[in-house]
Amino acid sequence: MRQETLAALKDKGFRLTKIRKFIVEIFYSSEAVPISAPELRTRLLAQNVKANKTTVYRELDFLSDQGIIVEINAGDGKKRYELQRHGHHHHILCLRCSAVECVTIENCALEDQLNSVDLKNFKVTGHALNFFGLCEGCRPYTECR
Amino acid sequence: MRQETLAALKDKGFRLTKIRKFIVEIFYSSEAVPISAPELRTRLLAQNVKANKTTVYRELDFLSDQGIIVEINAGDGKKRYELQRHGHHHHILCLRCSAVECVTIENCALEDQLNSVDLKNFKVTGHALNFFGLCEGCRPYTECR
DNA sequence: TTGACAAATGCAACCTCGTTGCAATATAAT
DNA sequence: ATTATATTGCAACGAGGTTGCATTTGTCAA
Repeated sequence: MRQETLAALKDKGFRLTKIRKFIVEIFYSSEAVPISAPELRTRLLAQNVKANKTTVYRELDFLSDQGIIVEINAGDGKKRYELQRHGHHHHILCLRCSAVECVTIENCALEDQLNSVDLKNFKVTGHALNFFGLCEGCRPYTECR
Repeated sequence: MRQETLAALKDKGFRLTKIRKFIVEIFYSSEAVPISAPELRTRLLAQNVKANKTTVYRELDFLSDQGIIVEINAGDGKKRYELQRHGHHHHILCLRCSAVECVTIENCALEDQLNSVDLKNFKVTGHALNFFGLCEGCRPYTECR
């Protein structure tokens, strides 16, 4: 999969730079866990890949434009991204450690009911359903930090 | 209502300062429209009340601690607040002008189904359902700005 | 009415996340 | 190897938000 993605980019005339290849690899190896720009930078550094923050933000924009990743909103203020190929799902945010994971709700009735309806004179074009709670590691704690 | 709220604060030993009284008044007169810290500051200025941004943030924290307002998440990165007495509802965000309003969904099945269930080993304590779209004024436009 | 004490405020400095313009570098086709 | 331009790094900036500390200001009791 990664290879096809990279090959497709090359076909379109874009370059397969070291940073770009690492970033694509990171997204493919982080299936159910969306990644923020700062996190991505940290992950690159962990692999000894130094990338300026500007570059990271631009690469996220680029991969979004190319339809490879999509921006998701997990309910805290931070933008996160995940591979575009995910099916419809939602996200859950740990209120203590800010970990985010993808979750799928069986029989999520919402989708059919709510798209493209009128609410308060708004033309509704989409929605997001986010869950909040405590992840496995943070369950013992009551307080957020 | 505003008067009871203020009296209750005074009873607890807190002071009824000019800024605090104006802020409480603003929240009471902005029923269905959540307010962000910068917006609140602007509204104060519009009434010739100068408040340092630190003060505004601290007052929002204070009123949250006192259970008078609650922080809501409208799906963009910004924290907004609204009076706590609102019943259960959701929020809709205009993708063009960032206006936010409260909306109530009839027969919102979500609540009963989803609170306090286990998802991905998370202890789920809450959720947020946000809608995105174009408000009345922005309907004519397709592009976000 | 006036102190006095603590609550509230302002200020400056700082942080994170994110963006922009421009110069320097590196990919990839020739 | 050369070249065009895609990509990167750097510096500077901006919004939103936080912190420590000194100053001001409600409030209450004398």
